[in-house]
Amino acid sequence: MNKKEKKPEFEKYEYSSAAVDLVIFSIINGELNVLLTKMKYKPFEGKLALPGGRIRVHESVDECAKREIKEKVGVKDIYIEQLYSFGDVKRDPSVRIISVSYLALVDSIDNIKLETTEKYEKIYWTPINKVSKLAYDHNKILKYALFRLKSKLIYTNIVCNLLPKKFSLSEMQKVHEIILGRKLDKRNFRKKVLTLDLIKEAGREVGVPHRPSKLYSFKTKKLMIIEMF
Amino acid sequence: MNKKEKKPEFEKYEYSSAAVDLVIFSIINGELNVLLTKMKYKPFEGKLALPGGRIRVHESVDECAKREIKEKVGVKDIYIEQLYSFGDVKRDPSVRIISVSYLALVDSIDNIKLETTEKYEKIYWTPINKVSKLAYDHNKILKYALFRLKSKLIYTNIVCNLLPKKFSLSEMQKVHEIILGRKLDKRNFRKKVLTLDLIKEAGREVGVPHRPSKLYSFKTKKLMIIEMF
DNA sequence: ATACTATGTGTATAGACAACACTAAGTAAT
DNA sequence: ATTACTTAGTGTTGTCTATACACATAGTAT
Repeated sequence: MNKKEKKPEFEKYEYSSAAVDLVIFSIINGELNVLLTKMKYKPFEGKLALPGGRIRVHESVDECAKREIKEKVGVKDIYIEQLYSFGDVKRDPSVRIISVSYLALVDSIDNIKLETTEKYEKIYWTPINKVSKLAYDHNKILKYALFRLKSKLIYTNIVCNLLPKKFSLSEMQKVHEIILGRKLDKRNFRKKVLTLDLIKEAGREVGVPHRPSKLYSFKTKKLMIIEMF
Repeated sequence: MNKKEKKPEFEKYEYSSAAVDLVIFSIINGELNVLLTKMKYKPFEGKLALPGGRIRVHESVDECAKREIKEKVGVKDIYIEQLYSFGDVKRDPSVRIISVSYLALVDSIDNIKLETTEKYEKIYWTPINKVSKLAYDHNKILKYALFRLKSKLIYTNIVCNLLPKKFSLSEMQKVHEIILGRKLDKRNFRKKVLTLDLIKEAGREVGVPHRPSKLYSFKTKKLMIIEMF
């Protein structure tokens, strides 16, 4: 089965290639953070960018995204979701490359050691509202990722990927407030969350200098479509 | 500025290429139809598939989708929206290629003449529920497109792209019912649509053997996020 | 014992959604 | 002109959901 013979138009034009870019979020010190890299090479030498890399011929797009995450943050089994493909001709000034972007969520940065690679000089967490001009079209990608995260926070249980195994309702509410950027009513929040029947009790907080909160855990971390806030 | 010099990892692996696949819907004779092509070449010779083609190096992904639509149905300025990128390694058995899928909507097939191209033997509209096994992973793509269309029907004004310039509320309701696959209550439908303030009156129907309906048109065809049904 | 701090709880109001059946306005046939 | 036929067009009620809002509780620290 010869390609040229079967699909004669294939050699008429020059075609484009694809890469994956990752928007990895985590809540750190009460702020939403995104993982950024400092680039080593031109045309964006010294600039900040989302981590990413080209899709190899033997791996699926999803596998590529997972491999990149493994390489950068050393963990697997974190939440990951494809966002959108950005394909402007000049988005990378040096080569024609289409970016398939992914959203990933990390619940805690405790077990994570950031790895630089040959391509990147440094890699670090940056609070969302301190992100300035990024390389390529990465501001656009980040903006879209944030939009998606906000949306899904409202109509799914995606927040479970940003919380530790056991958490209080106050913690959960705080994550919502950080991402949505607005205060929520405590009583209404609790009422809603409890009627959704997604979480179960998991003991009590200890050693805090105030009334200890009940702890909860998610019954499942599988993504569910549910009206939230 | 030499690529090899700046991005040394580029030549270590073999990389993948990208194409666009189109899910073009239209309502024909009270049914939702999708545009399918019969393929000329192996490995899917004679099989039905979604129309599509590889992304050229000088065009953006969106431009590629628009070009493909222009080539196949001869119209531009129709609704088009990127869906998802499908990137399994073996989705095309003959080459490694990532598919960026698009949803497109055609309001009327009157001004459309379908064009075959070198790659396709035939191209025709097929009612959604008569679609059987397609080439590649195109059943998956079609299923996702249908899901997206149903979702957006509920929370946006996307239906305006499936209706003629002037339409009655009954016609509009029928389009909703066809796509959602269930009956809607006439009074509730009208109440909701009219309170949304998206449409304006545009005369009356003439020459029908029953009470003529009021006609309406959309104030704007720009996509708006709005709770519908 | 008192101060401090975050937890935890109920009610009332307004708006949205769902269920439901009959009259109105035109054409066609007699 | 009357009648039959066909689709258009119209309101009300009950239920559920979202929102707004304030005070008592259970711990630790002094």
